[in-house]
Amino acid sequence: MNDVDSTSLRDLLVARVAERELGSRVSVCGWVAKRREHGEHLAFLDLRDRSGIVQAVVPGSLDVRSEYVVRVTGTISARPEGTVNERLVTGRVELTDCEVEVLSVAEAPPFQLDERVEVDEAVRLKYRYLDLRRDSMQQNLRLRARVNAALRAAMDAQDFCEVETPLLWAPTPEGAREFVVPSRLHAGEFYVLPQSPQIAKQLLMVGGFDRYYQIARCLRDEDLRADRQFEFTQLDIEASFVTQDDIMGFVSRAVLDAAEVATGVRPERIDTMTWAEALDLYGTDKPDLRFGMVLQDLSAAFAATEVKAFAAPVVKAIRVPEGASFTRSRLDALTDQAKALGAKGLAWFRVGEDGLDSPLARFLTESESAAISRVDGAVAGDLVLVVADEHALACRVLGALRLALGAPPVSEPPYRYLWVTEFPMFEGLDDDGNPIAAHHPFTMPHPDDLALMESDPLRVRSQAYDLVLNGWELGSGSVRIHRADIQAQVFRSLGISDEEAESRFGFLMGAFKYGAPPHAGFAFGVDRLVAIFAGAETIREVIAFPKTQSGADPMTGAPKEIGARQLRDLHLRPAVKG
RNA sequence: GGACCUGUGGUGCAGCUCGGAGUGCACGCCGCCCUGUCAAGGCGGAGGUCGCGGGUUCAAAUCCCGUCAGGUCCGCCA
Repeated sequence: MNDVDSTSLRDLLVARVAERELGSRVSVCGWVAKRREHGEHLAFLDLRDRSGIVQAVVPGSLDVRSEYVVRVTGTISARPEGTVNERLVTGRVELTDCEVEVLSVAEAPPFQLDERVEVDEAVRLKYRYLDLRRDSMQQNLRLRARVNAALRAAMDAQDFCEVETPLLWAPTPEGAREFVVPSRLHAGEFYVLPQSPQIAKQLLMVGGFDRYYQIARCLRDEDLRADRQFEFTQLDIEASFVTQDDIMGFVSRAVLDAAEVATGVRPERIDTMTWAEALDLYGTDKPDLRFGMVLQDLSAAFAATEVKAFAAPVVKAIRVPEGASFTRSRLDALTDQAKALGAKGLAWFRVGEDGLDSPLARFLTESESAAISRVDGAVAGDLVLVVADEHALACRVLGALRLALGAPPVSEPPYRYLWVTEFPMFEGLDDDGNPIAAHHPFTMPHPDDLALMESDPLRVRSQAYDLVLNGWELGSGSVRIHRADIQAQVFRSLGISDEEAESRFGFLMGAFKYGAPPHAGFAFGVDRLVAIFAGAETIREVIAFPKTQSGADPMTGAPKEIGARQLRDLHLRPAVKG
């Protein structure tokens, strides 16, 4: 017995029973998946462990119920002629002359564990420990473990050093809302849980760890979504004496290795696109490249239009294949959706054999009509949707409609990886007229655009880059500012005073005075990557104990009130619920 | 903060438009029968505040209002 899974109680996992010599007497342990009794002389017991199911034959009645924990000792035997079950890995054999030892009795579970029917997620989460016994959760969490191992191996192979950074950190009021931890020893003062190890890893660069990584838990007190939980896991990396291309190379290696481990196929490439191209062609900074419906620019054709609805800086369109059959109410719903996204309206054109069908069709000139009919190679039976507005708005609205009308489920192959580069440094102006940082304020501007920092900040590109998979943002990174003069210039652009910068980031700026190497980094979400590999539509399917959308845990009841004693220790007074 | 969807024995559904007795289906559960089943089979049985509260009505699972829970999305996530 040299099976790695053998223990004092069991010899092997059930899935390996078929690999052993017939006639061997072995013990296996697990849960009763099913009992089938045939009178007082014969009963079958399907025994489940994490590897699968094996059938045990008992020559008599059997006093066990579903989910009892048992140890079965039996003889590995070939199944009789005609009783082979090809649907089981172990279906050619069975355990005979079994002794069944009950290790633990069990009540009937609140839902069936055989996955023949979908079970409401709230019920699954309340009894997550039972849900975890189900095959899909076993597969998902084991897939996740393999991905983690592949990521570690890839970073180790690239000579990165894993360093753990603190969970109790100082408040840095910027970006995502932080989870706050009251201090017992310092009345009225607080730690926060890190939204990411961002500052810590930059300090590690100053500290001479020129290649750092960590599979790091990050916490953000923001509303939850299918792809967002309060706490999530990132592969966090940072390196010194590197460029953007170096970092993209390190990350690509890790992601491709993980993809190969998870799917069995190494992706051929990761495409690259600038942020401006992404917005222009897909109306988003995280394009889903698995399908077409690319945004077309009709501005030139409508430059001199008489139609008021199209008198705008930009006219853009998408083609919806076979969309001409959409009902009027569906088109109205699309228009409402466009308006909800900020558009003044949505123009639709059914493409027919004899021209366009639309309330607006009769107002168009022949050349305008022709331009719409040609969008994206439109043919009769298609629908063309047109938005005329400011460039960014027109792009974003059509990008959202494109996804709503064409996007497959995120985990549906193929897997299309994409680097998006040259993000803008700033996104719009705040109420005081100061530019708003698109990333954190330590992001290095594009060297070609440094001169624009004062004169035209909104045109400044940054050295920031995102990794996208099937329309989900996997992660982002940037080259960091390591020079005090550039950092001061960025803070000035953002309207952050010297005093403010000192109080928020003083320890980082202080560290940079003592010799900061040029450095850059990246972080990407392991939950999202594994969810896509697992074929799941939400990251909850690859997290052992996730929260609901309202941030609650139906199993533990968290969040909960705490006792008067604990409150006193923490110098807190409970809020009155209202 | 907002929009939309869902809530019916333990589980998954149907019933809701168009109000008329908790009606139905599948799985599970309990009991009995069954010596080759594996989505076992046969017979019998238990199990419900139709999420909760209010309103309309002679009458509400069904219509209306509110509320709670779950989900998807917008805002938010530097």
